[in-house]
Amino acid sequence: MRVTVDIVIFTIQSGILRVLLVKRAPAPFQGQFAIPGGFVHEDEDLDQAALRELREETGVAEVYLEQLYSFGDVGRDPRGRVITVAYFALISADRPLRAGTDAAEAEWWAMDQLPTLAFDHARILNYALERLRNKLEYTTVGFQLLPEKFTLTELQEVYEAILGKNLDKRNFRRKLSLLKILKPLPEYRRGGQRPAQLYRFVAARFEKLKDKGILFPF
Amino acid sequence: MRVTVDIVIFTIQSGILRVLLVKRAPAPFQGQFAIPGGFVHEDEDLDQAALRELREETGVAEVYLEQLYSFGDVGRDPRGRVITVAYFALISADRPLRAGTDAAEAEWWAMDQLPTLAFDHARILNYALERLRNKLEYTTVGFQLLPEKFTLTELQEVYEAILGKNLDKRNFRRKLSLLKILKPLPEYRRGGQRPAQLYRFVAARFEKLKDKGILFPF
DNA sequence: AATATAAGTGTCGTAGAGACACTAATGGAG
DNA sequence: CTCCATTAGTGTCTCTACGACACTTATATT
Repeated sequence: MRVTVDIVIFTIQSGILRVLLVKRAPAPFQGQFAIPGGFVHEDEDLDQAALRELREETGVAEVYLEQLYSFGDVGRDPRGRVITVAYFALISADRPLRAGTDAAEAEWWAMDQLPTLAFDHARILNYALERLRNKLEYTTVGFQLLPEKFTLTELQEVYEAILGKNLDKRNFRRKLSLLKILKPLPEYRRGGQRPAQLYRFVAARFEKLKDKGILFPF
Repeated sequence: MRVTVDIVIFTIQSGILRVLLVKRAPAPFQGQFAIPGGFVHEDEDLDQAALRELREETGVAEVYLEQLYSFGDVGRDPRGRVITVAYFALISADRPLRAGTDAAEAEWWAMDQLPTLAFDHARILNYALERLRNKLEYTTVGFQLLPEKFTLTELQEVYEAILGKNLDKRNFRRKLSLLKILKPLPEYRRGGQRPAQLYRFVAARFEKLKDKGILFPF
């Protein structure tokens, strides 16, 4: 019985939620697109395997990575019995991918324009999106998709892209200011029209709120 | 690489949250207590394997069963590389266990008086409890721990046992009556002091609430 | 200088949540 | 039969959080 890790890697580019897919060279499902992944080695933990695959595919470490669910139906891999432990990862848009060994054919796909996927990967992807949407509402994973410094509008766009709906600007900002988890920086993003203040996420403040049972926005 | 399923089976007896543990006959961890589980067969899905183990240990089918998390650290089983897909199950107190093949040594343990556990099972159990507490707040899993007909006080005791804190009777009942997911029956539980009205959970009504984004209590 | 664009800000009405105390129905003891 | 102990059952007030909603401000462009 073999075990793989598959990783759903999300990012947001131009306000659109995207996922990294690789084109399969080997059979089965040759030429089709799949979530990046690979077999777990004998001498590595599951999380280590997921991190390794992530590095191999994107050249990026230090990203948000979380185990999603294990899929092990008998017929899910035509080569034989393969159980996969699925992970999902979030990468901020400012980190360019370094082309890795396997990454030659890796591409970002908009979540609403996906190709046909190999194996049961469509199911895994749906599950990952559902989880991401839920997590957005009671955790701060949203910040993982942004660079360290960001504007409030950029943050709102992240939420809108993932939840698939528009949010009210004033209500969004009120909630954030109530939570007091953002530190305003003495810097502004220029280049558009009116300059926008930059903020930084202060994780320590969020931990305190969690202990009190206070939930995150939206 | 071998794969097992381990199942954290919860129940509530006399207002106390309990978990089913088995005494290990074989090495390793001989004589210690463990969560029931076993190897996944080549020809069965993960969920099927969990159901089978559940039946073997308790003689009970048709219970709430949900995949929890996969644990696969390199050193977690001294016999070699074993990855386990953990599940958690909820059994209502009125279902007596049928002694199964492996169940000779199976016993219920109060969550706050656990013995030392084999493998990484303490970690799995902690994780299961955390999940159960969270699920209680936005789903109706609580009803899975009660017989079909129950009183409001019994329901409240389930919540209190799992959350580990007391709840206000009037607030508890107000919320339930607002949700309209309970059907009062023309029957009363006698034997204590004042007879208590019996209720039945109507799952169909809850589904409608979910679609509207209305969350469950407490 | 005029205009277009994105940033930034406050109020009101409503709904849900927590805190809180007494009455009602029964069983058991004397 | 009466009294008492025990558990079931019920309503109000206050406060906080949320959704709906429109105008002013700062800059870049022409």
